Amino acid sequence: MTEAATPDSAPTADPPADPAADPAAGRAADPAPRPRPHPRRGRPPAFDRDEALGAAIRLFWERGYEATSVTDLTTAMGIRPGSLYAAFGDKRTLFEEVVRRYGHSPVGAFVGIALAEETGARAAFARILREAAVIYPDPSHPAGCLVISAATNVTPQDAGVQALLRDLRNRNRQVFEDRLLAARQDGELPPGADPKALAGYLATVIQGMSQQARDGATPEELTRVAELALRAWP
Amino acid sequence: MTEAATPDSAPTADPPADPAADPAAGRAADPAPRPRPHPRRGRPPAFDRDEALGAAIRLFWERGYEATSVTDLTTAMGIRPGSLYAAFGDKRTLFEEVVRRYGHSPVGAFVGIALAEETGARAAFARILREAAVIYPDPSHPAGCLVISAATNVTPQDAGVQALLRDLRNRNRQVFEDRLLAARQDGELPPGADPKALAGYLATVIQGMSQQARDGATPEELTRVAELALRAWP
DNA sequence: ATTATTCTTGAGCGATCGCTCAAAAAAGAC
DNA sequence: GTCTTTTTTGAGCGATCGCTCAAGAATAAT
Repeated sequence: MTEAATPDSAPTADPPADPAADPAAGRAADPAPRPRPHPRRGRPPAFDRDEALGAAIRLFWERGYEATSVTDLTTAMGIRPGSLYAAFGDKRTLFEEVVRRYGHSPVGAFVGIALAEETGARAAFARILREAAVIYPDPSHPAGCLVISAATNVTPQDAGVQALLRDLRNRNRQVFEDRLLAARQDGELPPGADPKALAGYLATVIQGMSQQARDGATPEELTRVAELALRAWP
Repeated sequence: MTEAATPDSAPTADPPADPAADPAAGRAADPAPRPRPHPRRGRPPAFDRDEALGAAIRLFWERGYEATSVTDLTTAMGIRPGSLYAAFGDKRTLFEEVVRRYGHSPVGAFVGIALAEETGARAAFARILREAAVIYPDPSHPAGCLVISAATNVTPQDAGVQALLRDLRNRNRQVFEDRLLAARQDGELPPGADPKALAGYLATVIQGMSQQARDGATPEELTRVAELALRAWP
């Protein structure tokens, strides 16, 4: 779903893959289009780059990668194709930036934040499930998680986009497992607990909740799902 | 995922929507293209309709509705566009027939079969989760459930296809709820149990398992997920 | 003013999309 | 054989796909 706050990985889905994941880093970006302070040459851009990127996020989030055309994007962003390609590169590169920024947004970061702020593993995952139940169906943005649902149906030529999100999801599951392994070593989980299986179970529930939210489930319904899911905790 | 055997609905995903859902019915099909016994006129078809439909199922199952082009279909089916349109109508109609037949296939029907064969609700859902853990990642067919994942990313013009599968999923969730409500009335579930919440939870886990299977989870991993999920049973 | 630099604009590229159709081919009916 | 019916075939329709590019417009530097 989201992105991790402190380390740079989130559970089940998010964009901590690259540097620039945490804002604390000192070395200023050289890959990212750095926002120069004042001195600009030439004609100034006629659109707000962040606003345009936000419009792209919403579109990709709602429809997915291939179902969103460049015409859809330029219309929603209020710019012409030339401006889009000059500012963001091609469609694939724009999508990668969308995924990266989604991971830094509240919806894309809540998992990592919970893992960073909660000391207990049980408290962290309980918070994650309960927050997902409210965040995923929130009508202020498209339902569910972009990392989970934006590249499910793709042609072979866009298999790379599918792999990008799949790797993010699997990396997040690994973050779950690492956290649960540490919890078992700390004695929070019983010695017989299976961190790998529990991580898979939690990732399964979260991904299922994203799907349910997209199918119209309400925060109340998903909250009851979250409470039921937590009963399986060892 | 699948289709229901006895009534005509399955949990979380399947095609029991139309008549022809259960094989027990006596009235022979009038909407379905009936296979006439012997006497045929004109040039005989040069391809096996069932085999061609099977190829279409695999393609839609693997890539989804929009990511599968008519050219992909005709290539895999070994026929030319004209034959496809003559035999199956347009792409949308072909997809509807694919969904219908998927629901009658083993992978698309195991949920309904378990619900029909198991007398106890707990036994039925335990069997469903355990079978899903083995069936979803089975390499003899595309991973996961077609009804869950074949129409996630669609353009607005194909919203109808998305709605078709969403309705199927939600109808299956309702079948779960009905079954659990009956179980509570029979005393199998405690009076305090919440059939609606439990149905949502089970649908969530199943849909999550389909996604996990698509992301590469093994039968062993998914079986452990299923066992963990069953610990939440009231 | 003139020049240099950056961005916007609108036309349009080749490729693919779902789909159609006249003509040819293969069967039974006569 | 000839006629009728059904299917196959291959060309190709209009629309959309992601993307490019020369020309013009708007700014800072000189």
